[in-house]
Amino acid sequence: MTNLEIFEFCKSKPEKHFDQFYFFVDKDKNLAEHIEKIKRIKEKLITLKEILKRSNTEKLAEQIFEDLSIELINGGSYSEFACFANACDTSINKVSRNKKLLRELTELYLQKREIIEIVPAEWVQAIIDKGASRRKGKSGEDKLSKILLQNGFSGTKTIKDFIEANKTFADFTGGESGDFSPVGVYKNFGVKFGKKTQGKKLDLIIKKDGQIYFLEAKHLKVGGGVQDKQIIEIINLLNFKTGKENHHTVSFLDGIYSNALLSIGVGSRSRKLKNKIQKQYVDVIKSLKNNPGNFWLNTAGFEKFFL
DNA sequence: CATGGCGAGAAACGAACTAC
DNA sequence: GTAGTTCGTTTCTCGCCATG
Repeated sequence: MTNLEIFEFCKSKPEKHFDQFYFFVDKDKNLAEHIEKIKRIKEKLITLKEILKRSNTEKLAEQIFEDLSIELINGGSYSEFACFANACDTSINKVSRNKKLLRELTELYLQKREIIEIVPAEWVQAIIDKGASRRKGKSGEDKLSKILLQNGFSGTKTIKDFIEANKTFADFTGGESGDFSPVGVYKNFGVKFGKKTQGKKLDLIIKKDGQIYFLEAKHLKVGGGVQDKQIIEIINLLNFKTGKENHHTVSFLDGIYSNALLSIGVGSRSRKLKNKIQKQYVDVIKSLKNNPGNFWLNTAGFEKFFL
């Protein structure tokens, strides 16, 4: 199959809306600890509310701010107070280590918000759930690794094993050492990724039938902001010249934004391309035509191509 | 060898902007 | 004025590396 044919195949097999690989539905294991911590934070804030009204309490106040600071530094981000920091154009991380800023934020908080002592577990879990997207960092790579492992690929850690195996894959690693670090990849395969991206590494190196695929996986639900740059990044990967017949790059995109991009289609020739996603689509097609050795895949395409 | 600190990488949402 | 599009931002998690 050519890269354009597999691209067409991907268009016919969109992503499912619910993809279990990106679910985080279990309750937080440390929920009870979070609740205790939030209670302690609230106690401190309530105390401060009282003593700041009085005079000659500066020493005591200072001590309590110190205690509050320590509580906040070690994971106080699920408290209402931390949420309030976001409302004040900052984050609790930036404020918790700075006495002056912490005091300013606290005074504002006491003035603008009420403090109630109860900490319902469901509320804390809700704040955690709201931030579930931040946990998906490695999910994409894990998903593909799992699919490969379940279908006869071995996972290798060293270049020696990688060379000996027929169907295998390895994770890109960071740092300077390691067979699959940026330096190692350059040494072992003669390709240098991340020249224009401050040494950013890819996700997986897959080997099948003597062909080697350098893959970057992205998971997107919506476009905009950073995501647009992510798309640029994986389109650039399609245009990467590996310099060898059997070396390919693969841009993998899943999540429902993948469907949005694939469903654009090439409209009539006269129609002007108005928005970003249409332009992204056209850029992908153009890049595939110019680089027949490189591939764009979604989940179904990945399975079709590698299994 | 174990532990802690630090930087890189990941995605979602809401506000600002633009075009009609 | 409204609908649609683009831009800007936040913080967690993981792995590397230094330190004890």
